[in-house]
Formats: sequence, structure tokens, C-alpha cells
Amino acid sequence: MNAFLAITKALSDEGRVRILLALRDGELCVCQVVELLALAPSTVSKHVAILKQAGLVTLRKDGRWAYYSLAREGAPPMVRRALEWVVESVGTSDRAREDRQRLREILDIDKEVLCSVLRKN
Amino acid sequence: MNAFLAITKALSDEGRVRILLALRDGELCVCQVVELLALAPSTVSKHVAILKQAGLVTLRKDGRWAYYSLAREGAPPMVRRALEWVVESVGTSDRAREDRQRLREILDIDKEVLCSVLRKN
DNA sequence: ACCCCATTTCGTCAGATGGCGAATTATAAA
DNA sequence: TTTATAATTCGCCATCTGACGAAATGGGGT
Repeated sequence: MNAFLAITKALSDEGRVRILLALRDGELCVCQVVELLALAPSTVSKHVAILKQAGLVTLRKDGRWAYYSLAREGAPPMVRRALEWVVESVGTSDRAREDRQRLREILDIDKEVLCSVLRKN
Repeated sequence: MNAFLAITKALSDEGRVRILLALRDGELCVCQVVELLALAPSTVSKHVAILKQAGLVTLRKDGRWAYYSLAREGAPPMVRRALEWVVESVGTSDRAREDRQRLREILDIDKEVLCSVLRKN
């Protein structure tokens, strides 16, 4: 029950759901998510930590960068079903489409440049 | 997205999940849920209102009594999938088993008597 | 060794949430 | 019409949550 509630709580925030949907197209580093959601890095870091705690995403560290991905085959059925349900339910919502388009623009920017730009604001 | 978040928020409270699981065996009136969860009637009323708002349960009024049931065929796929996921994930948890046993005892008590007993506490 | 910088952690604040009891509503019974 | 009562709504409080900026962490680069 605790694991289940960790998932439902993780899914009960729009920003976190948007992160999951954005990860459909592949792993993202924190600064890319920061740009997508227009939230402070510390806030995004907390969000992805909650998603990770719930088992919905996995973390790959590469030097200074932290890449988050959707949980895959190894994940428990409860998690896989949750992700399927999310995608089925809101994967084609307006917000998801807007985010996907914006994400394409973000992915065109070099990561180094993107993170530097963020520091200025 | 709003409808989806209404569901995930509804599912992010243990009491509300327990209510959904209890409703698997058929409709319940508020005072029966009050007895099962050991919460104040006003609190339970609020919980079922949230479940209803999310579309996860339906309400049937019969005189002074309010019976809540799980959403059925008519419900949107998003809702049906959510309920399937809930049952798959926590339908056989310890808590669910305990509740089901306790629920059998509660259903053996006459509704009128049950609600009267609650007033005394 | 030193600095740079992506990320995380910490401290704090405003707003949301979950709990209760009291008051209100609505329906059945007397 | 008055009373009783299941349920809901309201008002309040304690706690949780999500937001931010500042400070700490930790892995490159010079």
C-alpha cells in the first residue's frame, strides 16, 4: 500500500506528470526539465526525486549531469501499469502536445548553453 | 489533464483507496464506511465527495441514506483503468484483507443500529 | 590545488489538505 | 407540523506540499 501511495502521490502533481510524459522521448537532464517546466532547479530536483522514490523513473549520472528516464522492463507491474495508464490518459492532451513541441526546441539547444542561460535568470 | 489529476489526487490518500477497495463487494452507505475507517462522518463524507468528483464512485440516494458504488461500464476508460490498476496493485494487500474481514462484520449489523451506535461515541 | 558549475539539500514561506465538532440540510416518522 | 437522524457543509486547526533562494555537494577543467 505504501508503494502504491508513493506512486499516486507522485502522480498527483501536474508538473511531475508532465515530466513523465516528456521522458517518453528519451532521457532528460535536470536543466532540460527546468527549461520545459519553467521552474527553479531546486524545485525540479525535488520533483524528480519524488518520481524516483516512487520507482517511476531511474537515474543515470554522467559527470555533473543527472539523466532521468522512465522505468523500464525491470520495474514492478504496479509501476509499469501506472506509466501505461498515464500515457493512455493524458499522453495526447493539449498540454502534452505543447510540451512535446517545446521539448523539440529544447533538445536542439546544446546542454552546456542551455544550463548557462538558466543561470542568468 | 484536470480530470486525470482529480483521479490521482483522489487516489493519493489511504483512506480513499480503502473505500474504493471496500466498494468492490457492493455499495456502502456513509455510516458503514465511517465504521470501517474509524473516522468522523464529516471526514468520510468529504472523502467520498472527492471520489465522486473524480468520477471513481457514483451516488444513489434512498431517503436519508446515501449509497456509494464503484463507477461501472458507463465510466470513461481513464476511470475504469484507474480502478483496475488500484485493485491489481493493492487489492490483495494486508490492509485490504483486514478491511474485507471487518466489512463482513459491519454488513451483519443492521444499518439503523450501526448509525445509532456511532452517535453515542 | 583551485575554480566552475549541474545538481541537491536546507530553510522558509504561502497555500493546500485532512482531521474534527458544530451547524445546516433533507427526508422519514410520529 | 414537529421531531429525529443520515448526510453534508462550515469553520477551525495542525500538518503536508510546492515554491523559491541560499548554501552545500561533487565531478570536470585549468
